[in-house]
Amino acid sequence: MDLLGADVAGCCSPLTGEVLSDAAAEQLSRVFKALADPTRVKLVSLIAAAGPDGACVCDLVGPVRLSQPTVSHHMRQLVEAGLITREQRGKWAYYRLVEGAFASASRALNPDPAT
Amino acid sequence: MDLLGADVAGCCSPLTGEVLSDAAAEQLSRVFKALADPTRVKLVSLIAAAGPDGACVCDLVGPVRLSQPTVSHHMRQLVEAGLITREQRGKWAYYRLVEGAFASASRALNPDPAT
DNA sequence: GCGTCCCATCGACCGATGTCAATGCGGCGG
DNA sequence: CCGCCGCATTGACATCGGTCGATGGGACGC
Repeated sequence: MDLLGADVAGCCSPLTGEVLSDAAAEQLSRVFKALADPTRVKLVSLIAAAGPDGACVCDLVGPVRLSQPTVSHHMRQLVEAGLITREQRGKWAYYRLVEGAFASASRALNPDPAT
Repeated sequence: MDLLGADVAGCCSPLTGEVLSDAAAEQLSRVFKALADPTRVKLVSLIAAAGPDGACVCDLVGPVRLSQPTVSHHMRQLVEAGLITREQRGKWAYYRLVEGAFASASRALNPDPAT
């Protein structure tokens, strides 16, 4: 679906600097909402650690100590937020990070790291 | 209370790089949860735009189009997440951003912007 | 074709959360 | 001292969100 991916990548409205429009605020909150659960944060961390080949659900269920449907539910949230991508390969589903999305979110929080 | 402020500031575990501990994941998710609501995102933006002198609740109720108790509730969330500070001056309450908290969260999302 | 494996979806449960009206409370002006 | 003003707290309500067991459905091996 990737409802947000493109917009997030193109999102240049930093949290600080000037007042956000309602739409921009909603957009940003969607990304943060996807990261507002410790399980999803850990899932993202696990996927990042899995390297460029991605990680399958079977690699994630163990570490987070939750049922497979629950993990699948969280993955869906992350995909819909545009933070990760899903690729079906054979009977496995591989998930990878969308680097640009994290970079955009990072910039929204701190547009000028040099300061 | 500032339950998180210090920890967030000292938090150096990036989301990417290596697998987060359960505690680190929970810590990070707390910050993101505070920003997981469009109203709070806009409130942060408004406070940032108010400059170093801070903003009082009366300046925020109008723009977000919500009741005063609701705004007060959201401010509490943000303060407890360590993202803003509250200072009572006379009969007004002034809120200011905690720059370090945003910088830390930003770094957690994208530890190496140069790449 | 049949059984197995990996994963998504569904339905249900229940605690967490956003919202408001009503109220409380300290500071300040008259 | 009394009343207004700015803000927090409370109580109630509806909705959202995380979790699970059960089920479905495609891919692979035999």
